[in-house]
Amino acid sequence: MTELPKSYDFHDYEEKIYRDWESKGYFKPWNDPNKLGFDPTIQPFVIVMPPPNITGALHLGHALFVAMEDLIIRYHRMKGEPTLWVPGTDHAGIATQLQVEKQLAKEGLAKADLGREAFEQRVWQWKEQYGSQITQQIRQLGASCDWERERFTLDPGLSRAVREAFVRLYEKGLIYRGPRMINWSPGLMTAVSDLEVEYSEEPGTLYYFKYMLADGSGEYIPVATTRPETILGDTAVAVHPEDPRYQKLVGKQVVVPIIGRAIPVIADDYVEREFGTGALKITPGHDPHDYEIGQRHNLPLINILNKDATLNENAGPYAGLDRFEARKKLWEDMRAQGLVIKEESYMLNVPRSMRGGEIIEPLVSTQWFVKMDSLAQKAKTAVEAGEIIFVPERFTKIFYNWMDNIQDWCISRQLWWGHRIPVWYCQDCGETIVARETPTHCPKCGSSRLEQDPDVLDTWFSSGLWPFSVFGWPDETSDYKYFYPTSVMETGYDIIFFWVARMIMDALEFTGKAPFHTVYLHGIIRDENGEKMSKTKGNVIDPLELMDAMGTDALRFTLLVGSTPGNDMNVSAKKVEANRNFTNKVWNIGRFVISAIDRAGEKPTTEPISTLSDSWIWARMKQVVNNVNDLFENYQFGEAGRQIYEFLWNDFADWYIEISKRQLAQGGSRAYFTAFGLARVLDTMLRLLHPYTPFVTEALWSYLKESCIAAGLPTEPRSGWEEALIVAKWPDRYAMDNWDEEFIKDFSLIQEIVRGIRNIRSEYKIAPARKLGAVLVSENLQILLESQKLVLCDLAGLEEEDTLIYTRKPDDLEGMVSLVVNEVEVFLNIVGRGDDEAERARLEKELQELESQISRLEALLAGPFAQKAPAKIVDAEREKLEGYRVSTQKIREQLSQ
RNA sequence: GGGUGGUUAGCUCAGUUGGUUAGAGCGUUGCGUUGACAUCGCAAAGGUCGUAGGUUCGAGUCCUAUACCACCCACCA
Repeated sequence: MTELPKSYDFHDYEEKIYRDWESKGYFKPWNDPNKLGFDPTIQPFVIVMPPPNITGALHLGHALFVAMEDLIIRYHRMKGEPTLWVPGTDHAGIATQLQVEKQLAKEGLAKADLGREAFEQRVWQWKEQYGSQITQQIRQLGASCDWERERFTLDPGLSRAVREAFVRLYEKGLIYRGPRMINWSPGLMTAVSDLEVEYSEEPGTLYYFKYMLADGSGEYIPVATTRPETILGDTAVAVHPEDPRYQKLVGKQVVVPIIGRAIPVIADDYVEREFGTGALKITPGHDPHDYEIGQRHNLPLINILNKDATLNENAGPYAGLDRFEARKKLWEDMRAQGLVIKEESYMLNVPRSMRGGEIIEPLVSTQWFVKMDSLAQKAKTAVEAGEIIFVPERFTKIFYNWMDNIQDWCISRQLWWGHRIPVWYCQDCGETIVARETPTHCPKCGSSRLEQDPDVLDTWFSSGLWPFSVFGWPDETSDYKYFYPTSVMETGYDIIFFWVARMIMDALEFTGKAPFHTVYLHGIIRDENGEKMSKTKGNVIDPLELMDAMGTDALRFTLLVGSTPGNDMNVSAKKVEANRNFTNKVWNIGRFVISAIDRAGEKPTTEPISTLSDSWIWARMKQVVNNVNDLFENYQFGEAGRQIYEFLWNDFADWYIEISKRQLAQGGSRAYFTAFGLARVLDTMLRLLHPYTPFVTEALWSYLKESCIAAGLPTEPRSGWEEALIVAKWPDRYAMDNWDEEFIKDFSLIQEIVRGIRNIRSEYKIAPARKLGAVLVSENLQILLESQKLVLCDLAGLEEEDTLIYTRKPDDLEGMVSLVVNEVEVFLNIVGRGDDEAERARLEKELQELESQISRLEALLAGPFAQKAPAKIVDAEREKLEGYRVSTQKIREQLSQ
C-alpha cells in the first residue's frame, strides 16, 4: 500500500531521482564501443551539447536548450536506441578574460601586473572554481547526458584538435597572415570578427569642410565626413570621373588641413555624385571602402591610431589625444583656419563591439585569416544535397545567403586566454614555422631562438570542431568511429553563422562528413512583454528561482510546450505556475490511480465486458499515442506536449476518472478491471510525458509499478516492468480499429448530454448536491442511453430512480425543462423553476441558432460544394444538417405544447 | 537597400498537406469541498484570425499588394 502525499513536493524527489539515474548509468549509451558485447551495426543517436560559457550562470536560454535536448535524448533512449548526449563547456575567450580581469581589478591589479603566464594560471583557477557551476545547474534541469564524456574546449585533446585543424588549413593554403582592414576593439584591445560587430543607429554630425588646392589658388573641394579625426590619415580626395564640377581638378594636389600634407585628387566611380558634396576623402587606413580604393589607386596608407584608440605620432599635434577629443580639437582648429563649411545633424550607423559595447575602429592590422569561399561552397553543396536539413526549413535560405556572401574570417585575437596560435617565428632568419607541436629549432637556419605568435584564436575556431573534437579527433578513436557523425544539432538561431555554419564547414573539411543530419533551431527567450531580458532592464527571470519555487518539471514543460521551432518565446512566472499546477494534477491523477490499484483485490476469474467509458478512454489514448509519435517525428514537440496535457487533464481526469469512481465502487471484477485500465492508461501516458517532465513522471511511475506488482496486475502486451521510466519502452503507434471511432462518437454524445444538463442546472441555479429527475427520449439511441444511465446520473446529478429512458415521448412531461441533443430529448424535472416565458425564450433562442445553421448548410449543399467537394466532406455536412433538422423539429414540438 | 518572422479572445500564445460553428493557459463572471487534486471542480461571457484584392465549391491556412512591430544581412562619406 502506497499512500502518496496530497500534493507533489518536487523537493523530495528531484535530486534523489537524478542521482539515482546517474548512478545506475542510464545516461550512458547501452551499446558502447568501449564495452564488451559492443555491436557496431546498431545505429546510435547522438547529440553534442552546445557548450555553455564557463562564465555563465544559468539563464533561461540554457534552460530551454537543455530541456529541448533532454527531451529529444530521452525520447530516443526510450525508443531503445543507444543514446549519447555529450556535455561540455566553452572557454569563451573574451568573456572569461574580462571576468577575471574584473576580479583582478577589485584587488587593484591589472593583467599586465601578473604577466601572461601568471594571468593564465589565474584564469584556470577561476575556471576550477566557477566552471562547474553551470554544469551543476544543468544537472539540476534533469539533463541526462553522459558526464563521463564531458569536455572542455581547452582540454589537451581538444587543443590538439585545434592545432591539427590550424596546421591542415595552413598547409592547404586556407589560412594566411597579413595586413588587412579589420575591426579593432579599443576597449578589449583586440581584433574582432565581422560577426562580433553590431551597428546601432545614433544621432551624430556630418562635418563639411574645405580641401584647399595646393597651388595656392584659393580654390577648394568641399568634403563631408562623420569622423573628422580621420582627416589626419587621408591620402587622397576622390571624385566621380564624370562629375563636371570636379573633373578639372583630378590629378591636382590638395592640402590636408592642419598637417599640410599634399595629397592627390583622384577619380573613382565608387563616389556617388549626389551624396554629400560629391567628393570623398580617402582614408585607406581607417575605412574598409577607402582601403579598397587605396589599393586600386596605389595610395599610401597611414595609420593614425594606437591600440587604445588614442592618436599616434602620425597625427602631428594631436598625438596622444583620445580619438573623440582629437575630433573636437581638430575641428576647432580647422574652424579657426576658416576651413569649416558647416555641420549637419545626421543619423549614423555606429559599429559597436558586441561584448564591450564601445565603438569599433576599422584599421589595418596584421592578423591571421581563414579563407572561407571554398569551405563555404562545400557546406552549401552538402545542404543542397539534403545531407543536412534545417528545422524550421526557412533557415536554409538564410544559411545559403550567408554562405554566398561570406568574407574571410579574422581568427587571431590579442588576448591571453584561449588557444595559442601554433605558429613560431625564428628570431634569426625570420622564418615562420607552423607546427602541431612546439618546435625546438628553426628548420631553415637551425636556430633555437624561436618565439611563438602571441595571439590566441577566436573562441569559435575551437567551437567549430566541437562535434568531432569531443570524440578524440584527429585520432580515429572508437568513440569517434561509432558516435560520429552525430544526429541532431539543437541550438538557437542566433548562432547559425557563428557556430552552425562553421561546424558544417569544418566537419566537411576535416572529417569529410556532415557533422549532423538535422539542425533544430529554437528561438530567443523574452519576457512576458516580448522584450529581451537584460540586467539593466531588470526583467531577467532566473530559472533557478523558478525551479526552486515551482519545480524543474514545471519550468521544462513551460519552455517545451510554449515554443514553436525557430520562433521567439515570451516567458513569465505565471506560465510556469500554470504548469506547476499541471505537474500537481498529474501527481494527483497518479495518487487516485494508485489507490484504486491498491484496492483492486484478487484477480477475478471472468473479465466483464468493457464499458463504453473504458473503450472510449482507450481509443482516445491510442489516438494521442499515435499523434504524439507523428508529431515527434516532425519535431513538433510543443503540439505533442499540448495533446498529452489535454488528454490527461480534460479526458482522463475530468471524465474518465470521475466515471471510474462508480465502476470501482461496484467492486468485484468490474472494480478490478477498471483499476487495471486506469493503470494501463496512466502507465502509457507517463511514458509519453516523461521527456517533458522527467521527475514527477519517474516518481509516479515507480509507485505505479510497485502497486501494480503488489496487486498482481498483468503487464501485457509487455513482458514485464522495466527498471525505471527513463529506460522504459516508448509507446509505439497503435493500429486503430473502426470501432474506436464509434466509441468516441457515442461517448461524445453522452458528454454533450451531460454538458447540456449541467448548463441548465447552472442557469437555473440548482445546487450541485441536488439530484434531479429526468426523462430521456430517443427513438434510435435508447439502448445506448440505457447502458450509460449511471454515467449520466453521476455526472449530470440526476436521481437514478427518477431518470427514465423512452423511445417515445410520454404524455406527462408538462412543466419540465427540456433540451435537445441531436435526436435525444431531455426533460428535467425542476421544481420551482422560473416562469414559462423564460423557458420559452431559451428554447426559441436555441431554435434560432439551429435554424441559422440549417439555412447555412442548405445553401452550402445546394451550391457547387455538393458537386466539387470530396464525397466524404459533403456527407459529413449532410449528416450534420440532418441532425439539426431533427433537433429543430423536436424543439418546435416542445414550443407548441 | 535586401531578407525573415509576427499581426488570431482583455493578456500570452497554439493552429504543417486549404474542408466549412476558430483553440489553450491566464484573467473575468456565476456556482461549488460527490472516495485524487482549491496547485481543484462545474458552467458562462469573450474573436468579421492587421488591411485590400485574388485563386478556389471552400482561405486563419495558398497568391499579390499594403500597414505596423520585431529581428537578420549589407553599411554612402
